[in-house]
Amino acid sequence: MLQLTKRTEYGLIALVHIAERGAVDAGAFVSAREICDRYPIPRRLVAEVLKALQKHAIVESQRGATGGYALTRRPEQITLGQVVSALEGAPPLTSCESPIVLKSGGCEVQSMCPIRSPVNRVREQLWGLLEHTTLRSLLPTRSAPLAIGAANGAAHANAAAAQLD
Amino acid sequence: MLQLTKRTEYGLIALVHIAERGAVDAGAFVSAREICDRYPIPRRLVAEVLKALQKHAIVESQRGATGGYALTRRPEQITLGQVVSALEGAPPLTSCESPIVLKSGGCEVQSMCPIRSPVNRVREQLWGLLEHTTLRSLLPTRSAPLAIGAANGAAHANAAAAQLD
DNA sequence: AGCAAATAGCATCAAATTGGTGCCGTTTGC
DNA sequence: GCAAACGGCACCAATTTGATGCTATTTGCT
Repeated sequence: MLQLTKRTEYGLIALVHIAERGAVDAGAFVSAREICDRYPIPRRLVAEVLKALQKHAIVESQRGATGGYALTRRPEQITLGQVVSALEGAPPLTSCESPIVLKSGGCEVQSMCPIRSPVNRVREQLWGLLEHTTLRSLLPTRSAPLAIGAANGAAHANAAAAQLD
Repeated sequence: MLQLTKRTEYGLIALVHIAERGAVDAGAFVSAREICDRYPIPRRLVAEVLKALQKHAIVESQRGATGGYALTRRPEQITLGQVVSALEGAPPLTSCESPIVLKSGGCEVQSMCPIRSPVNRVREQLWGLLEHTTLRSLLPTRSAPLAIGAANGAAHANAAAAQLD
């Protein structure tokens, strides 16, 4: 289904929460417990998601009693694409590009597949939209407008957003 | 996963094929057999997909010996959104909007969910991209450029494409 | 009339993905 | 040294998805 997984949802909730806490308490580490205390999310899941985000250098973690998670960079430098990629893997959108198919000799339809390259362009468009939508634009307050205009237009929108800091 | 299903892929392959055949042979009905003879797609699947497309009035079918399928309207009037919607159902992207959750009282996180409305905007952006990408732009020859610029810009791109015929 | 081709509708099944959970080890502040 | 919190691993249940079989009905052609 063309749908974000719960993992991604939870990840976004966590990231937004961490970003908000970080805005007031710079340098503070937010614990997974704090997040799942505030939102009805299984603690185990939050931990799993945050672990994945940490491995992809989107958040950094601090162990120990006062430990927790913090963003490795500013919200405007974290894109939805990075988050989705970390939590769901690269988005092959069409199975032509999926690792499984590729390692088994590639898509058999490939040579004559009439939709391969066009759908790939669609995939890149969709992906571009995610890549150019930043975590900052998901924050409730002082939120930047969404990267409207997708792939092409987003280049400017994003560049502009990046210059905000 | 943020990925089109095989059903959708098969559907697009079939639609592109039918569109191409229709371009030369106006009014001809393309059989499912012809499609799965040309592409390594299980015949049963093609039939199932085409049946779904027929129920959503994207293709019309003709039974009997020389029967088959034909587009109900021109390629530039068939959008990726319509195809995906017919084959995968409406795209809730976030579970907040899924029918299951809604009928069971709605998303519990809803009232305090920090990502609900922003992610919904993203969902609409993604969906808008699909809605404004036509089957014509997937055709290999005389292909119109993809609806670049998504939601906002696509309004013009699509209007322009519609005027092609 | 009868045969062959093709869609329509049904149900079923196996595999993959996903959401969710438990347990235990390690680190760190108090 | 104790409690809090992350890190890692394996596991399970539910849903979705890909795929298949069988039969009935329609229609063109001989």
